[in-house]
This record gives sequence, structure tokens and C-alpha cells, in this order.
Amino acid sequence: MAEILDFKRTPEPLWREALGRKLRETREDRGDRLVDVADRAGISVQYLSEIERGRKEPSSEMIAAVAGALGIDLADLLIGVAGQVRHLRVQQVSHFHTSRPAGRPSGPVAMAWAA
Amino acid sequence: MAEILDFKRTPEPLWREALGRKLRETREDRGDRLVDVADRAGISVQYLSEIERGRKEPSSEMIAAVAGALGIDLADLLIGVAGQVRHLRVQQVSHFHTSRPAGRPSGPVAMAWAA
DNA sequence: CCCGGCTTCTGCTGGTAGCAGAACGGCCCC
DNA sequence: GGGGCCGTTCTGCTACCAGCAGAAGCCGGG
Repeated sequence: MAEILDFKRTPEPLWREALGRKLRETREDRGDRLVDVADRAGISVQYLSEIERGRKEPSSEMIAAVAGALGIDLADLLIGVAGQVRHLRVQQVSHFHTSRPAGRPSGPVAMAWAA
Repeated sequence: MAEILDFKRTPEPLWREALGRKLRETREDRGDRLVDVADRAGISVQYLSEIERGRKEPSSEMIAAVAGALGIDLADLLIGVAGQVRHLRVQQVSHFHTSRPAGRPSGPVAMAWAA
């Protein structure tokens, strides 16, 4: 696996984590059980459980199937996940190093993320 | 005539496709080359190319790395992708009787409820 | 106590993420 | 013409993990 190293410790939550939380929230708002959604989406219940807990990386087709089973479209889901990201990202506002690959002074380097 | 639409194909774009488009758009807005972003993200250039074209399914860590290399945070990225989804869907929504979702979805469902 | 809902363990298989290397086509400019 | 630059696409390879089944565990409530 490509050593991502520095970027693995992102202060932000990962995509799959925020997605899982949003999916669970949506399901619970509907009053559905895991087995209900899993059946409708055509996936196993334990796998859906793992998706909701952010432990596995669902494929695009899986995401579409689960979203469909929840009666939500992808765009709305993404907006909701973005909200989750914002909500979850509070703990570490630390700085992280962009490990520059020792080489070429790549031209337009003007990155500045101010806190 | 009377082309029967293939409903196996979700009218919505897949997550990876919309994500790829948004990533490319963001990179081009910055005036970056593939190699610039790939180096900063610590991934190979051909793989980044495939991600941007929606051909491969990037892991959460990859998404974070690329987003970081683009100087955009995950929440903003997701909002942008949601916009992509909406934009890409317009073409096919032309005539779709959006029946009330009151029933039960029997599979992956795509609803358009524009207020 | 049992039952319904969720989690978690083991184990298995196929698919594919992700890499390197290289070749190719489209540009643009000397 | 030809030489860079940039992106795409091919081959090939390995390691990892999605996704399933089966079953057991946990916990609250009737």
C-alpha cells in the first residue's frame, strides 16, 4: 500500500465514517431496523452494520443501493454527510505537515490554510 | 422508437463519477497538473487520472489525501460533489413522473423532489 | 427468562485498489 | 520537422479487503 503516512492522520473525519453516521441517522429517523434497510438494499445485515459504523469502505453501487433503500437521493445524502463532517471536526485543529516529495520545486506552490 | 429505458442503470450518477468530476474541476481551477496534485497527495499520476475519470473507487484515505493536496476540506468537497450530482442528473430528469414516495421502494430508488 | 435488535467473531473467495513501466496521441512552440 | 509537455491507456503484478454465510454474544424489555 502506498504509504500515505502524514495524510492518514487527518484532523478531519474520514469519508466512510461521516457517511456511516449519516446513514444511521437517516435510518433511525425513518424508524427502520437494520434488516429492513439491508433487505431493501439487497445486502447482508452485518455488512450494513459495518458500513454504518464506518468500518468498511462501501462501493459506489453499495452507497446508491443503501441510499435508495432509505429513500434519499445521493445529492441530499452528500449534503448531510458534509454536515456530519463539520460537526465531527472540532477536536484537532492541529497542523499537519504536507510531506513534500523531495524534488522539483513545483511551480505554483501557494498553499495557505489559515486556521 | 419507444426506447424502453434500462432501469438497471441508475439515473443518478455514481458517487465515484461525481467525485471524480469535482476533483478534476477543482484541480483545473487551481491551474494544477495531474503530477502536481499526485505528488502532493503521494499517489501515482495514472491512478489520480483514473480517479478523476471515475474509473476507480478511491478509499477514504485517498480522498482525504487528494482533497488535502487540492487545499479543500472534505465538507466543501462533498458540497461540490452534491452540486455535480444535481447537475449531472438534470439531463435525464426530463420526463419522470415522480410519484409520491409514500409507497415502498423495491430497490435502488432515485427520487427528485424539487420543491 | 426468552425474544428482538444489533454487534462481533471466524472463515472464505473474488475482485480490485494501487503501483511501476512504458508507449501513445494531442498540443504548442522552437 | 522535431522535441517537450501533458494526459491517457495498456500490461502486468501483488496485496488487500469488500462482502458473504453462519453462529455466537450482548443488552434491554416483556
